[in-house]
Amino acid sequence: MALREKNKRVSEPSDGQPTLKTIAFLTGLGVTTVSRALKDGPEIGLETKERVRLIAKQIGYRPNRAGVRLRTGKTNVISLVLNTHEDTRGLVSEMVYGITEALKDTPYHLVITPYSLDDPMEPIRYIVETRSADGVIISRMEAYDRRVKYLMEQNFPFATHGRTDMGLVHPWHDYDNETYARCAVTTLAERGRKRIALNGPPKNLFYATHMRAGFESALKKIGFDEYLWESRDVDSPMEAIRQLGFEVGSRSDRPDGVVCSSPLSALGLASGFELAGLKIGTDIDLVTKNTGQLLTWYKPEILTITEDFRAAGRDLARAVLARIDGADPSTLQNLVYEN
Amino acid sequence: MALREKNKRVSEPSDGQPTLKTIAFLTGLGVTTVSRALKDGPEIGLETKERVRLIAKQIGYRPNRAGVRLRTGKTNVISLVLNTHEDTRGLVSEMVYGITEALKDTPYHLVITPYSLDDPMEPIRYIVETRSADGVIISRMEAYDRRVKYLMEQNFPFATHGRTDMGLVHPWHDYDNETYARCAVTTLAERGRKRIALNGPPKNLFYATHMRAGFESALKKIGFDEYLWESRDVDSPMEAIRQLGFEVGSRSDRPDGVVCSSPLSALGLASGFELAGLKIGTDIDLVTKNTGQLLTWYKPEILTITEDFRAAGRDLARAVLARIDGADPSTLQNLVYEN
DNA sequence: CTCGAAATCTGTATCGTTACAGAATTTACA
DNA sequence: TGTAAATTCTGTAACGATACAGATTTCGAG
Repeated sequence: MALREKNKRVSEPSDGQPTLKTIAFLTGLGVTTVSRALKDGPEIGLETKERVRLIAKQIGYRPNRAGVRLRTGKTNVISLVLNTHEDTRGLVSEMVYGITEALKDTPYHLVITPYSLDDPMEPIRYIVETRSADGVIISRMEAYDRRVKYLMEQNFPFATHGRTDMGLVHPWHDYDNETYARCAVTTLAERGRKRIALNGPPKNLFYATHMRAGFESALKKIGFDEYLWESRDVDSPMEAIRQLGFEVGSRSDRPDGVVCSSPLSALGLASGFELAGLKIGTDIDLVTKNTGQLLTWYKPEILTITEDFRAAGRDLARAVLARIDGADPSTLQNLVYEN
Repeated sequence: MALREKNKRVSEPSDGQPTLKTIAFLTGLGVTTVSRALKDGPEIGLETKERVRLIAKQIGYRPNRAGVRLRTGKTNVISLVLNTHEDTRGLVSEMVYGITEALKDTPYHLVITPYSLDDPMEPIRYIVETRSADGVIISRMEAYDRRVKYLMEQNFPFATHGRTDMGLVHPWHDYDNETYARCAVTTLAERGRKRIALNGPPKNLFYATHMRAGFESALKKIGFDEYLWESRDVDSPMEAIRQLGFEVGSRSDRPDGVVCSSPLSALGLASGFELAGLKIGTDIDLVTKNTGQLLTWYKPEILTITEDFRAAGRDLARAVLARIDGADPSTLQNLVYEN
């Protein structure tokens, strides 16, 4: 009772969103006390804490993000850094949804930060320099990736979709492309295919190496030692991939089985093969990663192995959050292969 | 010169990101003056402005978002409110990319705010109450949409992907589904199809009405007055749509032409029709909207009309920004149909 | 009954920015 | 030359939160 009299500085708050001041006024406590009570600080009495929490809930108090951010530097933002040129056909949506799922029931917001392939470092530098996020998620990893080097140097929390070859320990999530390629080859071999080719990812991306390794090891194991390595990659325009399919399909020494690295390239190749008069599933088999059920429904002749981008998003977001909370990065590395 | 001596309050700034204080120290001006100079205020001398701008550029000054936000309430954030359950297969990515394109070279960031279909109002209320964005973009519009009512009442800047039937003037961008359906019917009729059916969007979404209107008017115009209206909508699971295709395709009075409202539903139906022994392009024709070139490559038998989601994103973002700047909402309504 | 430690609370300063009111200087004109 | 007006700059306070250093009360030990 006496407290309320004493507390002269906390005046009647104006309307609008309630602040700490509002609660301080209603409880007769100091603003500092309220702040600490809400974050369960050790110096606050139990009874007081409960009173503050009750009122806070009643009036629907939500901490002002700008206030927190200005004072503490904590943004409560996770940034997903995306290349807006790549034609991902839904992979990105699924990943975004996965991230938002992991961010649900946390104070974190998801910000999309775009970049052009011309300068992948630009958005990273911007985020780190202006501290506009507490952590970032990046993709399209290269064997030697400048972004990773920079983020490590700056000690800025991040997680990568895919790995690098730099020997640096940081959080990542990766699809096991080596196992994928091995299984794909095995599947084709079991169907009697003898001349198996690989349509690899862009060579600058490190997972191209994994996929090739899996491809080669599987070929060796089953006794095939000849194969085609096609230089056209997944990111080429559809027309180019189709053209490739037509050319390769027209050769006398054409492959009778192809391991693809994306649904789109599989589609393009299939289209080209058909143009060359081949029948998918009879003259030639294709295996590809599938992100939805699109291919399954549409062209069951193309064999598919599932890659779950929503789960990847969830995992990446969880990893960044854990890293922000100081978790050991070596525990935040996840290589997945669902089948 | 005398100024630099007089200005005692502005002390040597610490390292880290430069602030107004840094510039004030370097120029010998007051913090207020620097602030106003940078925003080209009327009370600042030309020479001073140029000096401030030069230094600001040299040291790479960037306004602290939290500071601005706390003081002015301006967040420099646009929120895209998304339902994470819908299976959009890339539509969302394209739209996101479009938005980021429009936001490039502005101080705005894009935040993704998810919601579940259980409670579409929840994220809207959150954003408005906490002022966590300067404007929002929403989609999946219904004829009577509570979100629009609320946002209008709160006078909160927003733009909608799709229209409502509430007679309220606000910014929107919509694909002309009426024209689409009309053209689709015409195309089918020109190919000699007589029994034309519509596989409509979910009935609760207002554009289902537009599509049906276009469908009916085109049928009347060309003298057909019988048609099928299938109740299964685009958002049904693929399996259900496929099943529908199988059932409908097996009837003796089956349609010989179908207007679809999404590439996915077209795919499902086509699969079902084929299951029923029909040959697409011969026994039956399908027309659908296409968001990429996926269908074009893959199943040229399905006729497609393009809907550009990236352009929609660009347009919506531009509309919100204009609305934030006080533009007349009646000038920010855009009905598009590219063909 | 006194003293110090523990428990619990408080005010002040600060983060970076801008609104506001006012101060200093220059210019214009009688 | 004197004075009002325009021009150009200034400091202070505030947005909402938290770190920090202190203030007050309670309580046990001597």
